Amino acid sequence: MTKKPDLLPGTLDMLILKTLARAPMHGYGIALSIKRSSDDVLTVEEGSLYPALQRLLLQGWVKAEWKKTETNRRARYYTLTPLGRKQLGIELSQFEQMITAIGRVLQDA
Amino acid sequence: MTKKPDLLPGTLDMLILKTLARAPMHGYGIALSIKRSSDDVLTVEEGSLYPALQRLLLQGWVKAEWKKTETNRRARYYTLTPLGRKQLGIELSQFEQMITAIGRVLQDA
DNA sequence: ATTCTATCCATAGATAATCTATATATAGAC
DNA sequence: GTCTATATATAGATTATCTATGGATAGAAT
Repeated sequence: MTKKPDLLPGTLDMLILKTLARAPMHGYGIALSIKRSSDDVLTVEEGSLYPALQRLLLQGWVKAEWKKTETNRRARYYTLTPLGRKQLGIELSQFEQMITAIGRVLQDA
Repeated sequence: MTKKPDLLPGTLDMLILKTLARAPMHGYGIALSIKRSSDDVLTVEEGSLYPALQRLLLQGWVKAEWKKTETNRRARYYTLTPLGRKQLGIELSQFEQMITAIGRVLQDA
């Protein structure tokens, strides 16, 4: 029984960056946003999400600050940096290239 | 410097199965075929290829037999089994679903 | 003859991404 | 006062892929 994957490996950073490109957001919100906008197909597990955010911080692609949510809870808000925006562009174009290439392999007679 | 990946993780089995769905082939031939039909975008390294083929054998998705190539060299030819054909269908539909979902996340205003 | 290139297989070990499981904490609803 | 959803985080396991080897041989080129 091949288990259905939660997401395509290698695409998480891109999805997070893209989500933050729309608006700064806290981790939990990012996960919810991706889940909802993908119609529940993509699920970002906590054990994937937070390490990924640490990676992005380390790379300088996002910055973080603690704030209160609208509902008065403490949360860490992430914002895309200029470098992160650039990186998003790179990842988007690489992804598109990959998908196109895979498409060619799959359709090929 | 983010290194350009050779392929999208999680898609190799699908690519191999699809390649074998067209014709039985030996490992080296599979790698060449994927590389060529993807216009050199996808490269299957030997260290990924042969372990992958072992996995597929173990799952019963392919079977193997030693033969001579047209150029008189010994090679191990892989053939898709009925189970492998079924698996290919599963992976294709999951992949398509994933790509669609990612597309929604990426285009979303 | 011999050296080079392409063909062919395979494994060991490193690296990296993701998942499972767990821990902690609190706001607000019931 | 208990439950649910919100919120962050890490440890450890699992798995996929890559890098780096090692071996073997056919046929072409020198």
